[in-house]
Amino acid sequence: MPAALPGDRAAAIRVAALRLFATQGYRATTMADIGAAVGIRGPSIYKHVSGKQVLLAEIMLGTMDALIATHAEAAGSAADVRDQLRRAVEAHVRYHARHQLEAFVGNREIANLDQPDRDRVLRRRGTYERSFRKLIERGATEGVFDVRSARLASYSILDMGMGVANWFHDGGEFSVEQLAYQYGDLALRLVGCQA
Amino acid sequence: MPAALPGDRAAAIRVAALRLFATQGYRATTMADIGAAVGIRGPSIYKHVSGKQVLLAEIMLGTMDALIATHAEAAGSAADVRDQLRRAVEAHVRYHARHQLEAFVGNREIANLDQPDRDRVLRRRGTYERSFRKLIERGATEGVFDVRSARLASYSILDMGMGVANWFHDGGEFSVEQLAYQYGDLALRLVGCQA
DNA sequence: CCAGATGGCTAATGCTCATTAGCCATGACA
DNA sequence: TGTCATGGCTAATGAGCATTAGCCATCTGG
Repeated sequence: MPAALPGDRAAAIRVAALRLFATQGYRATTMADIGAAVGIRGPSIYKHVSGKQVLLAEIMLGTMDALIATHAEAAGSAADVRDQLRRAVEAHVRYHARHQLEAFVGNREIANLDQPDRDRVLRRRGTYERSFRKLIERGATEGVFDVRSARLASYSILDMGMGVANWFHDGGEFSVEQLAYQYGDLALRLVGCQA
Repeated sequence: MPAALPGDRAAAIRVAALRLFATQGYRATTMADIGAAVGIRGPSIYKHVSGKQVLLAEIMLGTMDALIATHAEAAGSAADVRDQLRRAVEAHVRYHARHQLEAFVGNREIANLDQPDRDRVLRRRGTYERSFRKLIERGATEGVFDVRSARLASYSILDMGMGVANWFHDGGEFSVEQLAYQYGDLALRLVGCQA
């Protein structure tokens, strides 16, 4: 077999693992399954990746880092708190529509992630949620939003957006951008912001 | 050992299985784990229950039936579409706060449910979502709601409520009833209904 | 042309488990 | 009191599976 691009196989393995973890679940996916998806046998995977658990850890940590990064960028790209919330929601929805599998696995397999990575992921998740809540609290303080509980509002907005990962598919009724925009609207309604 | 109440052990097994499936996942839970939780050995479970898979199937089918039943009752208890939606959302949230474990397992373990039960659960889920969507569409037709997409609104409302199962715990900031009421408000905001 | 690295492979190894078989004590009831 | 059902138990059974060991072909760089 030729060498091909270095890292090529390793990347293919990661992609296959993601797809299989998402469709079958982490524990139901065998190393042989992942190997078959890239045309090799199970044990050969160890020439590229150190084990099944690190495949999961990479997915879950990477997902949280990506979410936090896009949030920071989105919220930093506007001054008005309404725009900040809208852009943050759009980024959240875009991520869940474009990276459905990562989001799916990230939400479902926490119990299968060994420590200390599990706590790492949970901490990042908390950080992410709080950053939305702060935004909502600031909007409320400024009198732009009207919420009874910023925490409930932030949970609601996050959960709505995460749900997108469960049903979205390309070629459906809405494009990713249309979806992001509409969820931005819904979020602003939720926080009582008269558009 | 005395006979105790008939069905007592069987019920305890179901409860333990639910808790363990929720906290560890279906595949990570062994029959020995379930047995230990009720004070017997793994193989003894088979004197009461026919296998691990039926424990899962009962949870998942029962959850969907309960949701559909409470929805029908809630939506049938009012004439005005605003009240119908509010009550349906309240019932949805109440269920997810009071039956967190069922909801958690129901959402996470679909891939581990064997056919034909998996399709049965998915069909009921579709039925449940459509009943919310119809409500929203009717409200929109009557001019009471103002939504760009009834489907997005129904997904959003359902996902918000399902999220409650992930974080709610008794003795927290809100009681189940307070939560149900507030989510009712949020849902009405989402569908553009001026309270 | 050779030496080593790379990345396959098959064959262990050493678990973990659901489920079944077969045994036994107890309690109910004739 | 004897018989039978109930519901425990331990010991298989049989499968699945992550990971490791050890082998070999091919490519690369000298």
